[in-house]
Amino acid sequence: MDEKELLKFRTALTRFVPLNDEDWGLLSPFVTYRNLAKGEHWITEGKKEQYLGFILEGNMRHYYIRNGEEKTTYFYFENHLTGSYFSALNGAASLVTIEALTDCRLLSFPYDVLVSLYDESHAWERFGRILAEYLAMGLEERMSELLMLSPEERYVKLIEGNKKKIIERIPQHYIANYLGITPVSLSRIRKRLTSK
Amino acid sequence: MDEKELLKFRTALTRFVPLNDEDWGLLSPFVTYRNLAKGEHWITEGKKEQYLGFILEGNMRHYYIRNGEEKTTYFYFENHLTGSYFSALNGAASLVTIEALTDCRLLSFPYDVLVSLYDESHAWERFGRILAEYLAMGLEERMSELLMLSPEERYVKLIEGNKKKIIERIPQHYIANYLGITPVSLSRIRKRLTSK
DNA sequence: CGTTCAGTTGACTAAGGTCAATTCCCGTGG
DNA sequence: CCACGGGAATTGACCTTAGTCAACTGAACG
Repeated sequence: MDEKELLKFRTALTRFVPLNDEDWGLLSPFVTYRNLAKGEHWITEGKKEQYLGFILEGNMRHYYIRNGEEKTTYFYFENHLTGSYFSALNGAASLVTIEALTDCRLLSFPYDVLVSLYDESHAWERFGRILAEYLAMGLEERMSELLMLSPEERYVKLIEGNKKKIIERIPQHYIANYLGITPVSLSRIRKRLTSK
Repeated sequence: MDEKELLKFRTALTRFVPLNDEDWGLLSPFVTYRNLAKGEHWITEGKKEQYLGFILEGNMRHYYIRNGEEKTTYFYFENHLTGSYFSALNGAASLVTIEALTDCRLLSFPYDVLVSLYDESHAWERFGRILAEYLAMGLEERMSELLMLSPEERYVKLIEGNKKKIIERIPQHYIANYLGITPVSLSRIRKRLTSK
C-alpha cells in the first residue's frame, strides 16, 4: 500500500471532519486497492453492494436504469468518494449502477466497517453526519436545478459553473443524459447557443 | 406546555434514533410553541433562520423563488419536522421559503441548540446523522423522479403512491407547481387520464 | 481502407407553455 | 335566501421545445 495515496485518502476524509491517528487507525487496516478497466462496474444495480470507494485515478458515471433506459445522475472524479451510499445504508440491493468511464484506480473499504465505526467513535459518527449532510446538499442542488431550470439553462450553468470537469472530460452523450435530454437535443442546444 | 404534545414530538424524534431521558432532557427545555396563520411564513427566503419546527397541526409548503416564480419542492404535514435545514447548517441566509397553507401549530427549537447537542452527546450526533440520511434519501427520490419521469408519470405516481395526503389536502395549482408544470397543463393531464 | 461510434442535421410528432375566455365553487353581504 | 365577487379550475387556439427516426459526416482504430 502506497503511503502517499493512503495519505491522500485520509486528507480527503479530513475535509469533512478532523481525524486523529487513533480514529484513522480504526479504518486504515480495512482499506484495499481496487482497479477497474474502462466500462467495468464498480456498483451494479440489483446487487447488494458492500464497499465504498475513493477514486485515486479515473472517472465514473452513476446512473439508474428505467424501462431499459439509462438515466445519469452523477459523475465522479479523482479524489472523491463513490458508492451506492443510500442503498448500502438500508442493506437493500442497489438501485443504481456506477460504471468506470476510464480505467480507474480506487481505494476501497467495506461499508460495514464504517457503520461499526459509527458505534465505536463519536468522531466517526460525526464524519457520517457531515458526509450525509454534504451529499444531501448536493442532491438538493441537483433537484432544484431539475425543477427550476430548462435543459438549455442547465447546460449553460454546467459550462459557466463550477462543474467544468464534466464538460471537459465527459463525452457529450453522457452529458445529455445527465441533463435529462437526448444527445440530439443537446446538439441543437449547442447550435442555438453558438449562434448567439 | 402540553405534555401530550411534547411526548408526540419526542416520539417522532425516536423514530430516527432512541433517546433516553437524559438525551431528551438536553433538548426539551428549549422547545416552545409557535402559531402561524394561514399564509404566514415560517421561513423566509433571504433571512438567516435559526429555528427548526415540528408540526402539531396544519400543513406547509416549501418553495424556492426564481425569476419571481415560485417553485415548490416539498409539502410538510403534521407530525413532521420542518425548516430550512441546509441553509441553517452553514449559517447562510435561507434560499427557501416555507409558508403555512393552513393555520398551523408548531413546536420549535433553536438550530444552535441542536448543533451544540452534536458536540455534547454521541446519541444526538447519531440523530443528526440519521436525520441527514433520511432527508438525503427523500431528496434522492425526488431528484430521480424529476430526471426519469414525465410530468404525467409523476402525477400518476402521486395518485397511486404513498403521498395521497398531497392529493387529498393540497390545492391543485400547488400540486402542479410541485410537479414542475403549470396548473393548465395539470388540468389537461387529468383530463387525458380520466378519458382512459 | 472499412468499421464503428459519436455527433450533427433535417423532417415530423408530441407535450407542455402562454394567453385569454369561460365555468365552477364558495364565502360574504345585502 | 339570493346576488355578487374572487379565486380555482377548465377549455380553446396557438407557440415553443424536446423527442423520434433516419440520413449523413467525421474521427479513431484496427
